[in-house]
Amino acid sequence: MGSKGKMTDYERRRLENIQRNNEMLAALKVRSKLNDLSAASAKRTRGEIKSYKPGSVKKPRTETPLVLRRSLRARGVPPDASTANGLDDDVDIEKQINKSRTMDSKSLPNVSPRKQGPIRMQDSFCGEDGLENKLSELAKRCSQKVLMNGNGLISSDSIDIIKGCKSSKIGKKLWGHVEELELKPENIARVVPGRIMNLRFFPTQDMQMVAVGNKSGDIGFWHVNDKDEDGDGIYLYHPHAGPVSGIVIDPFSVSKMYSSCYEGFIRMMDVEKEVFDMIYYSEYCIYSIALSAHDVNSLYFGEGRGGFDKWDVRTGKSSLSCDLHGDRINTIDFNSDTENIMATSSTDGTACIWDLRLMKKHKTTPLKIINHKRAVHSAYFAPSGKFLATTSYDDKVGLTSGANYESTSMVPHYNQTGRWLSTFRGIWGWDDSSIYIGNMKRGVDVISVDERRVVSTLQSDILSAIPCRFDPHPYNVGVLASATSGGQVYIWTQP
DNA sequence: ATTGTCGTTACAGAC
DNA sequence: GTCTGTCCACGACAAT
Repeated sequence: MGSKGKMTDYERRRLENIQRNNEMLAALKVRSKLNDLSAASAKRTRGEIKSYKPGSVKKPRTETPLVLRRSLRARGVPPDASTANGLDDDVDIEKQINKSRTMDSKSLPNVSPRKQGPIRMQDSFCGEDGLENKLSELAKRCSQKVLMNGNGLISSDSIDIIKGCKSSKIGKKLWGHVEELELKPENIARVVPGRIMNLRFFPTQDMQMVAVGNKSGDIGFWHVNDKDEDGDGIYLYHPHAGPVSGIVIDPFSVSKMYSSCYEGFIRMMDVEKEVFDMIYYSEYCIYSIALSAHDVNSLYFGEGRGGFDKWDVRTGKSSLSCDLHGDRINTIDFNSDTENIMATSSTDGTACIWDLRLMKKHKTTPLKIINHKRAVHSAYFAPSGKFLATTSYDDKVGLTSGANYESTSMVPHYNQTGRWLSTFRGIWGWDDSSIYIGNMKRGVDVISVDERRVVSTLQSDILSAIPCRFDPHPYNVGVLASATSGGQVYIWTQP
């Protein structure tokens, strides 16, 4: 820790960023308002679940016979020998996309997401025709208005909680009524078509906005209803050509939302320029992406079969590239308490804890290896950094603790999600007391860290599918978003 | 040692 | 309510 001392500059910068965030949110809020207008004509019956563009949706582009680019790294071919083949792959994919476009051009966005360089947001917008321009114009105007007012700093108490994304207190219980989370009908929406791979709350307190990535390259945004608003507030974009493997948002600057995709792109949504900018392009599949609160100018991501990269966003250059695992890296997470400590989970059956300072191009030794019997789908540090929770296909949730993470205990949990669901990942809530994870019987299991077992299951009559992926709200304790393979998002709240 | 195929599983949409 | 198409996770096993 010890961050209190050097806080002055840091604090100021953060406050500035928070203000900027509020401005952008206000801009997005206008989009939401505008959608209300279109929703009026959509004749949504009362009580029906909110959805992206009911009835008027341009057909999801899932029919595209997209051939995922083959990872040379995944094939064990050294990157050096890859150039020629990689180009061939490119041509093939472009052909595939073009072919399908001529077959049914109306069902596709105006721009092929496989195109390198920025994609204009309006071109990848999947709402009604004519709406996309209005949205942008209004967003800009509103953004300026808020600039003049300059309101909306959040309380210092909240800042404490937010610090470093989720670091907060050292294992202190923030909240003890986990099992009382409830689901309200207005907190349900179908945000994207098809299977959700990833969801993320925008790190803002006043307003709840979720970004959702699905299997077919769509990213949907849902502005969860305020009291004074009754529209759907759902916006669907198509910035990627394959499964969206990760979404991360700079905790200090909401306008920087990065998304990664299996077909090798990392993009950043830039609301000012109204584009999904291309940050990085790879020959390999990108399976995971992460940001460290200690260094928001670096993107960390898992590439191909076990590859790991650190990318400097400002210089646009790789600052580290190495092989950490024998198979795809499913998650990357940082210890919010101890800088430079990172955890990865991999399909090779292990989760590893690393010291970034000891990373080398060849043969980096992990500080700790947690062994599972099957693929490990996630490895996340507790808010305090004292525990690591690993979730594996071997039907175990591992809890690793100790000064040097020397002891691991395995909590049984059924994780056979099969082919149609996104794999389960046990996530931490707002303190070190519990872990949330999907349950095949349409619920959310709560694992008590103290008791090392499932102590309760959140259930609801209006939860009509299995929640696979989760995100706890980074500011609002007790607000938990869950996502299903049918494109729905359910937001649990405290009564 | 690598590549291919198949079985498993849940959900939406069409009837 | 029932049936069908989905189809990029993974492991087991067969085929190269």
